[in-house]
Amino acid sequence: MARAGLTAERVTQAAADLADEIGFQHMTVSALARGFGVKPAALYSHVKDAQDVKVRVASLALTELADRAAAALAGRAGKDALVAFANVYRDYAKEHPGRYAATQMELDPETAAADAARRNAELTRALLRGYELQEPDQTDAVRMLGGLFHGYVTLEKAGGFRHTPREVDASWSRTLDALDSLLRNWPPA
Amino acid sequence: MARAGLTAERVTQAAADLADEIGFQHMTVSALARGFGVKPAALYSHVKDAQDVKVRVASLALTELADRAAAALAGRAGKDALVAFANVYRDYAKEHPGRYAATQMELDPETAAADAARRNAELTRALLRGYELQEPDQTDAVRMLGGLFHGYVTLEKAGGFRHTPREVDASWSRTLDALDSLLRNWPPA
DNA sequence: CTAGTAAACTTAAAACCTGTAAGCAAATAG
DNA sequence: CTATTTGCTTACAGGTTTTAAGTTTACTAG
Repeated sequence: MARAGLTAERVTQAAADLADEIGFQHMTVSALARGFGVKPAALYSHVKDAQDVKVRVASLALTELADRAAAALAGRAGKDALVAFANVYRDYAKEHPGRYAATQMELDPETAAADAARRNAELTRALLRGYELQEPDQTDAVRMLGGLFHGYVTLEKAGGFRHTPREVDASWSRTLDALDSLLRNWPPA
Repeated sequence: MARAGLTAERVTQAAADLADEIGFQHMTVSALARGFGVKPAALYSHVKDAQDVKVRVASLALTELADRAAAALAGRAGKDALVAFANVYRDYAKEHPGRYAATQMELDPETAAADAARRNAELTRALLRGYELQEPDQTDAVRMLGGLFHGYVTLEKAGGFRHTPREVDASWSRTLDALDSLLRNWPPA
């Protein structure tokens, strides 16, 4: 029988794609093996276990997100940057629901995945250069933005906004208006 | 053999407690059965399947959250109400991580669980009575608050803020200051 | 070119979880 | 006190995870 040519990278890619298709929760080692036309045990030479696959997908997703965010931020500042940055997260979550779900995993701080998460936080901090925030306000704002983007996108995806007729896109746009306004008028301690 | 006295309610309670102990993901029908000193099959007379148990836990959690939020809102207005309300969600997530994780499930809109989710949104709207927001700004603000609370709490719990020395409590407090300021100065369309 | 070895994959198997169906025992009703 | 419903067990079919051992494929070196 011809070999499938498995590597940790190809398994991770396939896992990410499969998660986008059928949901991160339903992405199993067995399903992955089926996709490669291979027995489940074959994957364990390339990947430690099921948890390892999930962490790798999380790392991949966080890296892709940081890459897109960095590109969006290039040459932009102020509200323009804020909107572009925020839309990267929202669009990514819609385009890659499985990958995005992976980013919600608890990652222990030693891993490459945690590094990728840190890179995203750094980019949020870079975004704030367009606003005149000093420490510790800057850190507070980074956390607020991170939480807001993540939470809004998650609730929207989970259908939490479906019960009100108002267009979700309009609310999103106005939320970004409000955020811009807030960052330009951050209350003093 | 003496009977265990199972009911859907007791199973749901046990499931919620078990989820808080070992994590929502690891809460299985088998583990529940062990807790009751009963064979797994016994549970299927009281509960449709594993998914059903999870949805029931989500519903329970959302109801408990709404109850606490309603109590926190009673007799308070403005920033006082905002802080109390926000802390309900943050404290609940810390106290009941498994239950809180359950609230992140995708709920189809027909169920009792979705009703409980709606009740939470209504309470957020009630909170905004202390600020002078007209529609559609009110709906936009409800969505923003829901997303922010949920996202902040989720990221904090997932360890997303651990890499910066700044106290998470301090950032939370300042985030609420900022939100109060924003709601009092909501930008015009 | 061929023998040896390392890597890739399969087979086999244990342990666990989900869910259905059939059977037995305990509570309840007439 | 019998009859029936209800609650739980047994039995089982099917699926996933993971380890260990065996086989085949591909590479490496003499």
